Amino acid sequence: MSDVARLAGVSIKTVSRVVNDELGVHPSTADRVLAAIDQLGFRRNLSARNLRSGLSTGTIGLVLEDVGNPFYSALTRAVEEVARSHGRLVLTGSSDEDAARERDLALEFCARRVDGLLVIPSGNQHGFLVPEMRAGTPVVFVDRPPGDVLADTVLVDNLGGTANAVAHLVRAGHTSIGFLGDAPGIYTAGERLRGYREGLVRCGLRQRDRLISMGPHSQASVAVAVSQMLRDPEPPTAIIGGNNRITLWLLRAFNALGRRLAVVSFDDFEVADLLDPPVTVISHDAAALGRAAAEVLFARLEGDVSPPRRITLPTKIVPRGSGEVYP
Amino acid sequence: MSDVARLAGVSIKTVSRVVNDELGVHPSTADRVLAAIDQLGFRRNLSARNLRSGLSTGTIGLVLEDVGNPFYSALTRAVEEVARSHGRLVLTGSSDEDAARERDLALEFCARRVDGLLVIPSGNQHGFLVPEMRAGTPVVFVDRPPGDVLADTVLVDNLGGTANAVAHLVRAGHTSIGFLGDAPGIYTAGERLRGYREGLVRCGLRQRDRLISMGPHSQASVAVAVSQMLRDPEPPTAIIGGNNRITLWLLRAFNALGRRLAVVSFDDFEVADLLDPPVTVISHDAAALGRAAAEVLFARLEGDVSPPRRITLPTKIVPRGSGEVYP
DNA sequence: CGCGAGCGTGACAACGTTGTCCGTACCGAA
DNA sequence: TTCGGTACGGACAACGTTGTCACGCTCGCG
Repeated sequence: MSDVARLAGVSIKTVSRVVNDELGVHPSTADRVLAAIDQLGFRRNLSARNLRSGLSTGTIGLVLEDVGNPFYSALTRAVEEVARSHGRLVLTGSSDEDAARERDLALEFCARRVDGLLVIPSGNQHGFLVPEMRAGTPVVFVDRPPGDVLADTVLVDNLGGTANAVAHLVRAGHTSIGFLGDAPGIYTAGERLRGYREGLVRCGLRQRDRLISMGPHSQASVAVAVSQMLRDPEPPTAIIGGNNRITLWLLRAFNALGRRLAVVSFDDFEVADLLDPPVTVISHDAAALGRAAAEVLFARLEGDVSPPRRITLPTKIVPRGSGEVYP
Repeated sequence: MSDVARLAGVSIKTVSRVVNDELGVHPSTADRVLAAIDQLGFRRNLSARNLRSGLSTGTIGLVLEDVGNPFYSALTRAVEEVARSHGRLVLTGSSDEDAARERDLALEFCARRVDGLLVIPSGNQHGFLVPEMRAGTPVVFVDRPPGDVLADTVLVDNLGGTANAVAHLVRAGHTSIGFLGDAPGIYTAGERLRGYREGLVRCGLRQRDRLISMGPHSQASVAVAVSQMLRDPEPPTAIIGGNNRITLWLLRAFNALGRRLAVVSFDDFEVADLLDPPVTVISHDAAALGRAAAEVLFARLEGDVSPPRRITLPTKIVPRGSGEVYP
C-alpha cells in the first residue's frame, strides 16, 4: 500500500480511502491511485483489514463428514451459494466421522476467525465450541444434533421418513420388511431405525430383530446380512436401505445372489431412476438442508438473538417401482 | 492474549512464548499460562500471527466449476487430504463455468492471502493472476489448461481416452459410432472430440459430422440429437457419451425411445455397474487428478522453482458390457 | 481584505501477534 | 563476597490496514 502511495504521490491513508470507496477524495487523485494500484497489481490484505477494523473475515467454516459424498457435496454447494449472496467464502473440511478431527477442524476454523461455523457433527461432545460461541461465533449444527451444547440445529425428519417407508411398503402388500442401517451410534441411523420400528407398530406388524442389521457396513457385510435375512423362516419380501451407500451395496448383493426384493432407499441418488426397476426413495433435499442451515447462520450474523432454533425438514417418498413390487 | 497474561500474572510475550512452544519458559509458569488459556478459552488469532510473522495463512484456494458435481467433489476431497497432510485448510468456490465469477473467486482467495491456488479454469484468460503469481502465490491449473499464462497444469488424456473408446467399439464390431459432447468451447469437450475423430482415422473409418452433436446439452437436446442420429440413412450402432451427465441423459433418452445402442461413457460414475447392461466407461480418477495437482502446488510452496510442468494423467477403459454389445 | 466554511489530505495510533533486545534474578565458582 | 553466566521475563517495534483527528487550502461572503 505504501508502494502505491509513493507511486501515486499521496499518503497511505488516501490509498486506503480509494480502495474503500470513501467520500472526499478528489477524482483526479483517485484516478492516479487507481492507476498505481493497477500498475503494481496491488491487492489489499484482508487479514490486516480485518485485524484493524475488527470486522468480518468474510469466511464461514463448514465441517462435514466427507465432501466426496454426493449428499454432502450438494449440501456444500447450497451453503456456498447462500454464503456468496452474503459476500462470504466457505472453508470446508472433512471429518471422516472422526470426533477428534472434527474438533481440530472446527478449532482451526475458529483460529482463522471465521464469521460462523456450520457443523455436521460426527462426535457427540461439542463443549469445546462453547468458548467460541460465547465469543460471538455463531454455530449451526446440520443433519445431526450437537452433543452437549444448546445451539441452532437443522435436521431432517429421519424418523418420519422410515415410518412412512414402512407404511408405503405395507400398502404394497408387504408384511415382512427388513432394515439395513448404518452404525447405531450415528444419530441419523438411530432415528431411521426408530422410525422403522414405529412404522411397524403403526401398521400393526410384529418387531423382528433378525430383520434388522445395523452397521458399520461394507459391501461384504451387507451381502452377508441379506443372505441371513433370506434364510429366516419368515424371510422379508422388502428391505429398507438406511442410506444411499447401503442401498447400492444392497442392490449389488441382490445381483450377486440372483434375487431381488422390494427396496426403498433413504436418500435419493442420481441414477435411481435408471436402474431396473427404478428405485423408490425417501428423498430429502441436501441442498435445502444446506440452504436452511446457512440461512439460520446468516440470520445470527445479522443480529438474530432469539433462542436456539431446531428446524426439521420433511422427507417425501418418491415411488419409482422398486418399492411397489411384490416379488 | 493480554487477558491470559493478566490472569496468569505474566507478560503478553510470555504467553506468546508458551503458545509457540518456545524455549526458556519455566514449566510452572507455562502451566499457569496454559491453565489461564483453558479457563478463558483463548485461541490465538492466526490472522494477526500471519500478519506479524509474514508466514503462511495455512490456507489454499480451490476454484472449480461446481462442488456439487460428484467428479469435482471427489477431486476436492483428494485436494483436502493432501492439504491436510501439509497442515493447510481449503477454501472452495464454484465458478459455474462463468469466467467472471472464476476471476472474482480467485482474487478473493488471493486477498485472503492463500498460500496457493488450484484452478479448474472456466474462462480462457488468466492474465489477472500474473501479479499474484509474481508476488509469490503459486497457481496450478487442473483438468484444463490456462488461457494466457504459463503455469503448472495437470490434465487428463482426453484425446487418448476417446480415441481408445472408438478403437474399443470397433473391436466389438461397430463401424458407425456417434459422439455426444459438451460445448466445444470447453477444453475437455474439444479434446474428446478430437480424440473421437483421431480414433475414427486410426481405425480407417469415415468422418461423418451428422453423428456428432456438441452441447451445451440438456436432457431434451440429447433426446433430440439421438433421434436425429437414428433417422440417418446409416444410423450409429454405438454412441460415446462425452461426460457422465451426457451419458445419463443418453440412457434416459434410450429408455424413452425404447431403443438401446452400445454406449461408452467418458467419466466413470458411481452406479455404472448397476445399470442394465452395466456401462462401459473411460475412467479417469478425479481423486488422482486432485492429488497430483495439490502435490505440484505443495512442491512449489516448498521451494520448487523448476519451469512450469504439464502433467497428463492416463485414462483407462473399464469394459462392463454396454460397449461390448452389438445391438 | 479578512474570516469562516468546507473540502481534500495526511499524521498517528491501534488491531493481536511475534521478533529483537535488554533487564533482572538466581546460581555456582573463585 | 563478588563476579560471570544462565535462564527467564518484559518493553517496544513492526506486520498492513483503517479510524480519528487535525491541518491547510480554496472559495465565497461581508
